[in-house]
Amino acid sequence: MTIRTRFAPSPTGYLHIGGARTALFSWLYARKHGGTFILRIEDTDLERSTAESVDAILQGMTWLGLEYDEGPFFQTHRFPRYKEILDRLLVEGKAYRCYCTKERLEQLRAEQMARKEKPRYDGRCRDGVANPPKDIPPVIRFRNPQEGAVVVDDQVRGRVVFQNTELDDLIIARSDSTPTYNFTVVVDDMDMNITHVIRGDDHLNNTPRQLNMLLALGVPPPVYAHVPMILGADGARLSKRHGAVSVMQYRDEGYLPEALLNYLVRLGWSHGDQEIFSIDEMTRLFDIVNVNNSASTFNPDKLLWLNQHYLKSSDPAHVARHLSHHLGQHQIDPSQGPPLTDVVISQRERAKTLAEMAAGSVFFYKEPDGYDEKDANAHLKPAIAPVLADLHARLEALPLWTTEAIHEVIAATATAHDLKLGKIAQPVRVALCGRAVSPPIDQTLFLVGRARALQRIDRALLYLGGKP
RNA sequence: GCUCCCUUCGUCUAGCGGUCCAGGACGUUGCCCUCUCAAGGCGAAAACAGGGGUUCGAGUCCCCUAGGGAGCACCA
Repeated sequence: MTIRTRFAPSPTGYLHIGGARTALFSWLYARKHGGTFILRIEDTDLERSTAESVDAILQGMTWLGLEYDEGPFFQTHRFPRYKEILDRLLVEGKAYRCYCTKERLEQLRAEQMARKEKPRYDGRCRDGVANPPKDIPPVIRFRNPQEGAVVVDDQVRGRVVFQNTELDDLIIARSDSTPTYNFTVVVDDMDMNITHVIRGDDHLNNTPRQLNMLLALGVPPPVYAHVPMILGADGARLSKRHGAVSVMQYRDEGYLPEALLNYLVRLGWSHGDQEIFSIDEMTRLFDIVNVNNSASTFNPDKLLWLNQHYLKSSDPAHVARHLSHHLGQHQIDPSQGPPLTDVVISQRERAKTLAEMAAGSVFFYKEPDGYDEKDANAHLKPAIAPVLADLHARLEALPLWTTEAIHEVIAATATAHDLKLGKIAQPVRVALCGRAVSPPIDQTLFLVGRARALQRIDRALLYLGGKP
């Protein structure tokens, strides 16, 4: 049997962290077993589904590299098929038409709540309606068994038993004849031969209903695995309130997809004490049985740490490609300056995100607009002018513009003026970068380039000359 | 309210009856290194929700309580 898993988001928003992890687990499980990963768009809610959301989800999947083997399938394209099954269920007496009005249903619910009962349909139309009202378009309800129990042998939860008396006859087709979620899921999982349903914990309560429908349809159920939810820092379910929840927002903030993936895979799943997993490793090592069963809280700091880890350890050329995009955000053309891979190497251990790296690298390509006031006051004092002038001359005279040669020149200048290295590096930094933070000063000078460096030192001298 | 699920350091987790006075990671913190910022190295503080059982022995099994989450839609 070949494994077939699916990710089935509803297009009512972007791809968020929770959905991305569910997709990752399903993808990983299929990949690990050489199976098939299917993308299905559950868009039966015509009111809330949008084409923009579909695009956003697809874009998120692509950025993460979670490529699907089949799909995307759209449920709205499968209405004839659902109709077919609906009719079959009706004919077989496994479903029935219900003429109860929304008003009556609401009232029923209110009464049950008042009596502290679980709100549910009372089955008024279950045994047939003598005179079906012509003016009320009926909904179709599934005739759920009234006795016995449904057993869910969940791969992460273990055995969960639901009494059928707790379930009611759910609506499987609305009065406008469109099918509803619990029903379309069942038909699709059946038609698409899904073998493993890996989905959020919030669906555990839907599972017995789906199992009953599968039973009525006479097909063997898939294996279920309900993964725990991801909570926000306040313990509540992750939502827009918690900041960056859209996967694409992480791209914009300068995260590498492999870092996000690594972070997500460790949320709820573990392999001993290992923290770092390449895509290959996670597909090889992942297993649903190692998924734990308690909800986890999203921890931005750890994601940041992982991101820097990948920034530091990935191929600089790979990081450079991503950095290029972020430099573009600063109207920088990376071809007009030092090679991007060199910039990456000099900056990667002092940036946690690509956005940060880009912001800290602008000076390589563009003269700073001005000096940071605090840094200039601290380091660009008149007394340093002669030192800068001397350094300028020595750098200009340097036969070879290399990091090593530059380093020696700075050291020699410092010695000549009886200064510690830092006393000269900081002013030069401010002159070159506009502020007192940059990679090692010799590297910084080297990467900025001789012409630009001398020009910026001149400007600093001018600035100092203007000071009393 | 009812039903279902969950509960180890602040956070992510290891632990699958003895090897646990509970291990790793992020974060916090001390020291070292150092031209800035970092990165790095070596340390430190920090948890089995509470209560009953079962057992020679429980973080590990069972029950109860408390807390948290989810579901109970003509949403998915």
